[in-house]
Amino acid sequence: MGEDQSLRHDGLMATRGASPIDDTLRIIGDRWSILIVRAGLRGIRRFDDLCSDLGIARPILTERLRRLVAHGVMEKVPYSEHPRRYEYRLTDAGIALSPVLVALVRWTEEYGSSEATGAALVHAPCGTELEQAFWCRTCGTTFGPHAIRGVNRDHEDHDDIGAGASSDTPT
Amino acid sequence: MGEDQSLRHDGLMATRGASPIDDTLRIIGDRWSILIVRAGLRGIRRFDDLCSDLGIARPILTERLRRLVAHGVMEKVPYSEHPRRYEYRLTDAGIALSPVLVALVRWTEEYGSSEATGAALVHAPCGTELEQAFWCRTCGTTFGPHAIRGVNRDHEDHDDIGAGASSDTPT
DNA sequence: CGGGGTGAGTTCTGAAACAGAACTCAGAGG
DNA sequence: CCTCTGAGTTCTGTTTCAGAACTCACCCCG
Repeated sequence: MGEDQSLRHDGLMATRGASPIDDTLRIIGDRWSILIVRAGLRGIRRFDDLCSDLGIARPILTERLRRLVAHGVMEKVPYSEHPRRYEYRLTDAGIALSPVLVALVRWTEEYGSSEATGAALVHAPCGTELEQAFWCRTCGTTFGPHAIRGVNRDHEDHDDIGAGASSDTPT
Repeated sequence: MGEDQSLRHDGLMATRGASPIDDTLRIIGDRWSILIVRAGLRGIRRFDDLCSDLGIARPILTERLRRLVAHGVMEKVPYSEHPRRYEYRLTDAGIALSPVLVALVRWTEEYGSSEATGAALVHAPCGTELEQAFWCRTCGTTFGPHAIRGVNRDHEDHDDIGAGASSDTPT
């Protein structure tokens, strides 16, 4: 079998290998980076605060921050001149990772070992705990994971994910 | 500063440390687990297929699958009796990870280094590429990450995430 | 009935990532 | 001068990762 006769539109979810998110996982696909982003979303910006809040070892934090900065997820800005001190804050790209985080938190709430947690993140205007949903702009509806299908034009491999029970407006 | 005077309701997004999703990240917080789940969503279920599709080393795949099974994300079911063969398929908990994946894919599309990719996953009924949104059941609206606020009753530390530009019905 | 193929692993390597404690270095601040 | 704070580096080990080769059971083929 040809190994790569079908790499034309790589990047598709349905392509063969790890393609599309593999690079992304190289950036944030370790146990710490996402937690650092989460801390950033919570307003923690200084090295030592991150360090003690997360319980991460300092050399690793250094390295992770460097990587996140290099990939445009965070930026290093000085907050004091005379004792030259820097803090790390999320860029727009970093903030845009919040769906990942929210998805993770919500999964943890539902399937995590310990019965986790009350509210995590809320809708700013009204304070309600938020839900996460998929949205179809054509239909104008939200729906759950069972209504998702992967597309794969390489092999005839696309198949439905769930049992077909598509629940609208996620509970 | 007291180190742990405020651990009462841990599990909150806003608590101090890594609490709520830390356990979850211990399960799927490496570079492979999520890709394995993605492969599962695409219908790949056999050891060797996973192995060659992902380009993962076999011992690691063994270990990852064991862990995912142990935590109820996948299950190992025999598909052949006489040459006793097993395949791995996602449980409901595993399927429920798709929001994480979708979030990751969409982030990659927008901020990933290589201009990645057309459609990734589609709304099964109509075939439209899906979007992801936060949903407020009180307001009945969807919104983007800028309208999220973290809550933290420990310190007065809650703060808004974005510049305040809350965009409804995500573009 | 013996060879080859397949599927699902294990057993070696050696390289990289991780964790933790201790150390540097510069600038306050008393 | 001594000490403290913030932001790191350097030094140890321990775990995890990656890759190639190897096992083991069973089936199919001639």
